Amino acid sequence: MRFSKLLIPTVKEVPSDAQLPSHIYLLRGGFIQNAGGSGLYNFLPLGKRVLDKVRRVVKEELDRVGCQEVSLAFVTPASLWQESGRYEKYGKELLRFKDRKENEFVLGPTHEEMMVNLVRQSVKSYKQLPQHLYQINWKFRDEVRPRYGLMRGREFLMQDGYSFHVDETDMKREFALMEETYKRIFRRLGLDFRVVEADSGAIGGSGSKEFMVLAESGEDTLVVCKSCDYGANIEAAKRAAPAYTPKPLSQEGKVATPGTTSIEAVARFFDVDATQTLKIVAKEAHFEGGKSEIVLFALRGDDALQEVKACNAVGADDLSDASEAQLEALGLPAGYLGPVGLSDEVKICFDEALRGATAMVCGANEAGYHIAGYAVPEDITFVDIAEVREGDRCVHCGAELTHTKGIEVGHIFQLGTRYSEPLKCEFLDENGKAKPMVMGTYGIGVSRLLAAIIEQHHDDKGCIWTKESAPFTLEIILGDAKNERAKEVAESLYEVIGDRIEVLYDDRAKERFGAKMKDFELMGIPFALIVGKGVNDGKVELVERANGERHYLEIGDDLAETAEALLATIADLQSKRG
RNA sequence: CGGGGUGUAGCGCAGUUUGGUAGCGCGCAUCGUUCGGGACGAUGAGGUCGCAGGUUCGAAUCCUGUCACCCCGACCA
Repeated sequence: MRFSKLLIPTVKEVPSDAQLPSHIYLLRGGFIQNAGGSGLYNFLPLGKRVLDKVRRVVKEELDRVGCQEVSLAFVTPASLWQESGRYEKYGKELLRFKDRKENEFVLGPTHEEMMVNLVRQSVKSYKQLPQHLYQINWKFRDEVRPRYGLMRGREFLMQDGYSFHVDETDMKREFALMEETYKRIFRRLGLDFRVVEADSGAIGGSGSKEFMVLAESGEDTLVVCKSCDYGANIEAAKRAAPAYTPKPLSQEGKVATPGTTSIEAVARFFDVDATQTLKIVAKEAHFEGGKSEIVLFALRGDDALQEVKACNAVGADDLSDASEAQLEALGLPAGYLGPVGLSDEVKICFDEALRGATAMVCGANEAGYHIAGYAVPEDITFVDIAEVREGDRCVHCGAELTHTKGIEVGHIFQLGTRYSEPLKCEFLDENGKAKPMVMGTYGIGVSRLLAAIIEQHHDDKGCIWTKESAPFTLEIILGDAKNERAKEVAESLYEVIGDRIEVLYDDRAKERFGAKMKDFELMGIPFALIVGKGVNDGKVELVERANGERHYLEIGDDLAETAEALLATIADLQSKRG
């Protein structure tokens, strides 16, 4: 395509509110444009091309393993969401509205309900299973805080797939297949990523895995093992039981400890390590239906509460800090909370790390007092609610765990019958017995991938698109439009290879060489062919965007031959770089 | 929702303290000179100063309200 005919509004300056390289370069390179509202973007011709490239990779890999593309209604009747119980639960992110007849609708943020509805109407027999249907469509989530351009928009392109099975075993087979398929997709896009264990969140279900593109700017914290391939979102990370070696206490029983309301102060007072203390984190847990209660979480003194884990442990939707007044109402003195002498009304959860701990120091539930020599009871239930720290040990191999940042670009879930049961999505088995289908669900943030690719592939000059994501493979740069010979060569080469590979021909007469090079670097097209001064010596120059390397090609008498040599060189370099 | 910040030309900003003709850079248009790393000169187009109300002879500037956007914390592809 000719640059002179395309709308590619590259700019030197960007709004100062753009922070991340991906946001800055997507705006500057003329890929996207803010649509006038927070988290809403228009895709300009160049951005749309990249989006389509990425989308195609996703579609090809899914189709290859037998998934079927469909397109569901974007506007979803609220009644479906009421049936699944998510209408109440999903909260304000769900955009709700009414039509002219006062019927209620939602703008689909995800489509479990709609897809289940589709399948329950048309699939009745085990003979029709399994089925895997997906779509690549725009989603709207009224995010609390959209940010970072395409990274977290309110409107975003998502691939969402749903599989339906006769039993758990078959669903798990599909789950494993999708894990492999997603890996292929992200590999093809040239991403450095990690598959990690994850929390299932609002979607529900049991096992889930996230695909994380490793990047400093990532919004998620990952726990990864330095030795084996274990990785998990910090919200779901496990660790081996930390070592516990208490030292003898100089005092036992109830001890007056005025002014020691922090773990640090308590440890100093008793001259023990923080590991030998027990701390209580008090939270107000909010449950479905608006109920809430105060819950105490008992952790080892050196650990921190992981709120997502804690939520799951008590089955709450959300946790907030408990106020001192709320604690007092239950007779609990802030700063001296402990696991002893609690009334039956107060719920308490013990973290795994406390299992078998003895000779601990904990609050006495009396202001100004601690208990020394507390032994954690053995007949209680322990739950995993502590945040895994760097330096903790891997549950699989015992090696050291470390933290890293990641961008979530994919998430796969083993749903089970979370939706098929309430929505009565059933089939008849061999015995004519009705059973709920067992489901899996799989999602990729397609528009977010553009941002993730740039986060991993850019330099101080602009984008560096990977082979399969690039809007064009080659840009032909006509150095000086007044140079007749150069123009002739550029035009001819463009004509010859224009339908063999994707070429952007920068034929602009009003821009000079420097500006064209800057635009090339900003747009991040993998190769540029400079047709300029060199033609006088019978040469053109092929530049690689990623490393700046230049390769000189002779212009033969037959430009068709030159074109072939050019294509061969590009193919060669592409295979060399992977 | 809590805390912080910003709204002035398509983009980036100054002007607001101390009320008095709305400015600069980029970009855009025309002409000329340039032409291998974001050229130069000349001329020109483009703004109800986020919105509403108030104070005043007079408001971008002061007051009140309101909206939007951005950044830091609780959610998600």
